[in-house]
Amino acid sequence: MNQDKREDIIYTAMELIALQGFHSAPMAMIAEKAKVAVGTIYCYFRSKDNLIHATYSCLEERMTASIMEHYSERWPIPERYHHICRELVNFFLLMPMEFRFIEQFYNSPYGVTSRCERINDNKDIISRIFEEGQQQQIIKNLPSPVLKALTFGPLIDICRNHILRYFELDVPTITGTVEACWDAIRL
Amino acid sequence: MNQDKREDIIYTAMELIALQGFHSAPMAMIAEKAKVAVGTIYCYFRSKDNLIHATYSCLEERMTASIMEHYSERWPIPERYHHICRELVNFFLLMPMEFRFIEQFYNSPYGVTSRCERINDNKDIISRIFEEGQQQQIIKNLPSPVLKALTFGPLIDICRNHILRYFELDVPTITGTVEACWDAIRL
Amino acid sequence: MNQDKREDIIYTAMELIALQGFHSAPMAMIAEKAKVAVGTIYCYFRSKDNLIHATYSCLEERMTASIMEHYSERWPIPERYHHICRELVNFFLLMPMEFRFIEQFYNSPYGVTSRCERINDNKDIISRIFEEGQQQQIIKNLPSPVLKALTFGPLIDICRNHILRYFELDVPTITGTVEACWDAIRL
Amino acid sequence: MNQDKREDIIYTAMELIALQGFHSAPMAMIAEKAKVAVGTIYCYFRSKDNLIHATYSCLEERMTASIMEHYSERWPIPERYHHICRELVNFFLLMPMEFRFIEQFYNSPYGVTSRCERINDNKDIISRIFEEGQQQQIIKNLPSPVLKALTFGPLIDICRNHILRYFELDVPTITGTVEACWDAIRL
DNA sequence: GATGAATGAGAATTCATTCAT
DNA sequence: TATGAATGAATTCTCATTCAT
Repeated sequence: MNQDKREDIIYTAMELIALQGFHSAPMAMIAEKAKVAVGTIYCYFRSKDNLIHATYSCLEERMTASIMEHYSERWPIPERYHHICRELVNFFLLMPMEFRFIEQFYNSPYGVTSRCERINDNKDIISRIFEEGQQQQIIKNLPSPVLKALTFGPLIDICRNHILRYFELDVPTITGTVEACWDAIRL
Repeated sequence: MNQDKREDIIYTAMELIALQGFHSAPMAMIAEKAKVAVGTIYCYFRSKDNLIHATYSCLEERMTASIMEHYSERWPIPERYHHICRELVNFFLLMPMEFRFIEQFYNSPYGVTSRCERINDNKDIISRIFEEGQQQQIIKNLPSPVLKALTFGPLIDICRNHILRYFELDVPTITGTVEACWDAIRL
Repeated sequence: MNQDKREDIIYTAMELIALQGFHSAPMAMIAEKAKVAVGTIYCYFRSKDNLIHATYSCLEERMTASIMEHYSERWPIPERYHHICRELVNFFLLMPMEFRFIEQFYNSPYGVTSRCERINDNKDIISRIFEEGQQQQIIKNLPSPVLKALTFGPLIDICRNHILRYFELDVPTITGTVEACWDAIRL
Repeated sequence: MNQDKREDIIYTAMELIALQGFHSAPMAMIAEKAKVAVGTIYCYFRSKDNLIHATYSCLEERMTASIMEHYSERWPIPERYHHICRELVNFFLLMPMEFRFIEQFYNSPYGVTSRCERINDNKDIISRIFEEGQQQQIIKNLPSPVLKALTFGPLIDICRNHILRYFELDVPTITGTVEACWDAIRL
């Protein structure tokens, strides 16, 4: 098993799906762009579904790693919140293909489970921020999924608008948006 | 041409696509569920694309009508904002299929244009609320698309969570979320 | 039964088939262009096949009538031959749609029988010319179908070239071609 | 890619179309007769159109090769002309399916371009015969397309009559017809 | 007679997956 | 392991014909 080849396939699949959508990214095209034979993909992945899920897992890891870099749990709540928000937006703006893949993934039968898990996971970093913030009476006493909605809803929206060229983002606007998200959740 | 039959087809298409997605809602299945022949659909709609766009237009109209009922431009800004937000959530919670169709539509090649138009349209009611609010120095001086993101991002998120059964909404939570959205955009 | 309506339908069918071919001239389109309902066509013609055959018969009659006008069996053979040839070309050049319909008709399953009958019919005027010419030892002793081929083969070819704009015909060229056809069959 | 399989498909398509026409030769039937899966045809040809054009090209090549075998430009004009004519008729009588395919092809939207090119091509062998013959004052001073019509018009007509069993050809009749064609074009 | 909405069999094409090499 | 030709079910769309009004 050649790890590089596996990653080539994943990267190609991600890019193709990001740009064309699942049903316009046939296995034959992924194979061609990844410079392997169709059959080879099936050596590494059981099925197209499996390839897609593997692609998502891979992205999720990289996204988390990127956001958590330089992050410290010892910082005060607002600083931690702002850091996560800014890094999330930065990651997506630097990785537009990854963003578009994740969007497609979540809004498809494939992503239903993953999305649900993410929303209800209350051991992730953002959930811990909310919990501590509520204990310190800095953050509103709303359920974690709602606080996530108030945070990621707008952030993902503005990333999408920028990436799909609906609207041009600049740094002050990003800062303003993150600030507004904080206003939404803080007491 | 029978308007009822046309609406039957639209309704069936909407429901089927809402539940299964575009590519798992073949014309043959739509026809069967709507109790017409495949060819009949093509008497009313040029193509599957056309049917999908017509379905979206139909929903959009009904959604706007529903939200604008009992609305008055003479109310103060915060009241108008809260009304729109609450009615939007109400509409979606009462019409989960409609919600899921619109989600699929926007997150697909079909909806790109409609979505872009909606985001940059600054003559719609919500844009007027933002504009007046900014003149009255009640609302933050952020671009309209960002204010829309801060409003609809979280609202649509919690509706999705509820409808896809990721998370159970109740009235106080909805009220709290709308309040939080207002906190996000107000000065 | 309205004869005018019947002819409207035939004329529209002829024109549409001439320009688009049989399989791009659906009954619905013929009906629309002829300003009648689809069902109405079926009041006058049993089926599409029947309509097509009726259209051909109608054209054949008109073509024969046009060619035989001012024709006299008392003229000498060469004059009769030249007259028929010139009038045939004239008819087709004045009636390009009719020409194109007949071409399509003959080169399709519809026309097989009609074509065969025409070729083996030895009671038509041209066959009589050949027969008399052979008796007078002016015309080669070849079978009638071959003499027909030597006459109509080139004439129809040049009409087709002109009508499909492959090549521009002028009067001297037509005269030259008819003369050459006569050279082909004369002794 | 298997050349034999490609040729099997072409041959089957040619035969089926020759006998039934384009619209009665569905891909599924071609596949079945060629003993391959429908999808396999699409491994070798982009579309039905593409298959049809490929079939025509293949036939054209074989026809030219067959006619040009044993041909020499050093022969005198009449001998060259007679050779081409006789070989053309021989080819078609030996290859009736090929003849019927070409007929269908030319008399259809597919063949319009090919036909026009063939008629106006003046670098092919027959055009060179005409040109030299005119210089030597053996052949009438008519445009090349007309001389082609006077030659191929009758020859194709008699082949068609024979192949479609309208009329039975024999060797003296063929010879007589070729002779008559020469009489048509010679001075 | 006239209408035209409704029908559904049939056509071209796509694409995930398999399997012999 | 890697290959890529072959597969065929599934999909969209067309169109001659019918039949209730």
